[in-house]
Amino acid sequence: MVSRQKGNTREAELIEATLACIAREGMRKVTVRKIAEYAGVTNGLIRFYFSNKAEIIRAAYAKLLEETFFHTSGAIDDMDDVPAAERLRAYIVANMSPPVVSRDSLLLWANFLPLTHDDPEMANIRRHGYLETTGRFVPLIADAIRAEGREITDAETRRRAIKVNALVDGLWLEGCLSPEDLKPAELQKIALSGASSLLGVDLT
Amino acid sequence: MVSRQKGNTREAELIEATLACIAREGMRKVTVRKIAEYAGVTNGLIRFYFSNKAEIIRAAYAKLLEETFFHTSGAIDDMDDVPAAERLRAYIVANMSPPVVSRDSLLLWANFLPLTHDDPEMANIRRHGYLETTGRFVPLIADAIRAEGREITDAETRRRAIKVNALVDGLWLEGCLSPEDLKPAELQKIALSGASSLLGVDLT
DNA sequence: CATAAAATTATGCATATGTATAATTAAAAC
DNA sequence: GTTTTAATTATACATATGCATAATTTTATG
Repeated sequence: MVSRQKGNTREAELIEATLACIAREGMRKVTVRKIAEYAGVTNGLIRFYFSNKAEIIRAAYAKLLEETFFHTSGAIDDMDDVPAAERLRAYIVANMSPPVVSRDSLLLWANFLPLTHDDPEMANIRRHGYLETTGRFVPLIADAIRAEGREITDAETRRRAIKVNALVDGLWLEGCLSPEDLKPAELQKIALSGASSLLGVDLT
Repeated sequence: MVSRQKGNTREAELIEATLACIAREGMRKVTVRKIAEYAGVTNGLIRFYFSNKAEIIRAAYAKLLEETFFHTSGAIDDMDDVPAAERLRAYIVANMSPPVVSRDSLLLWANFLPLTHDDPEMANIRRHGYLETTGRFVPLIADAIRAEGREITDAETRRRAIKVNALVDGLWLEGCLSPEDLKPAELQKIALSGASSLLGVDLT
């Protein structure tokens, strides 16, 4: 028998194992037995920490979004004193760096997405995570433009944010899918130069 | 018993049923019995047209990519005499219109993606489809810029194409995920205005 | 050290699933 | 109109799977 651990650690290990299993095998091949195998544990244990399979999948999804939030928003947490353009720049770079940009990241995203369309709880986890991530662009962009003394309406800010967000999402896709063609360094350059064009603000 | 049909029609029906089943239920809930049910047929029949489940899934994926190609590249097929900027504009608009932009489209894409990472044949289908779709931006952009008398290197053209492609992909994501917030008409305006900024060519 | 509580394994069960094959029905050929 | 052939259904089977529960082992408590 595997050595015992206090509840919290083992639970986190099972969630990690779930993410690894989904990324490597795909959601359709994920079984409670396989998750247990990834964690080096027997299958019955999962029922001790989670009341059913759906619940551990949900917990893994929430964990994934938290990780992403940690790596993106975390990059500008202590930058209140820094010029707005530099904060925006750092946020974009964080979005274009591992582990946000990685094969696993995209595979996990794709595997979870369909679940958010028939499980209302999964839909809530997604909504919450997306508001935290995507919503950050609006104030960053407004600040960066106004810091240059230019005026911009809320409606126009929203449209610019949609564009920059789309550029970053699209580059994220390409970067995850073709890591040989688009390494992080080039990805970051392209994102910053593209966002500069879209906003009329020099971020390079 | 359902009335008989010649091989080709029934086969196409089964493929359509597979796509509908994947979009509505998700890959993990797709079974040969459910596909048969969607097609109004009994399960044994699938084995008559496809040697196993993986094969009908592959056929459905190929069909999906063909449809997308038909709706995007098809929009500029007869535009050889038209100015380059207008061709690029039409191509972008096609990429920002239903059925390319739709919930089903994104759900199908997400459900298939993981399969392209462990089934080599699925990987080939994807590679083939992506070359046809994404690769079209490069010549369109080069033509549009040179039509204005401006010079541009191949390397720079590639970087611009990556940006425009990313913008379009990202807007596609947002448009599919939040059809209430971003209706096709606005999506097209944003895409054209964004691409104009990225290329320095007026497409609006 | 004995005992209770928590963590982990082992086992069982009902159902779902991919696949194989036999039986049946409808269309085609002659 | 009978026979052949193709299309479709029906049935069967071995295995995988989610879930439940009993048995066992480890840690904590007194």
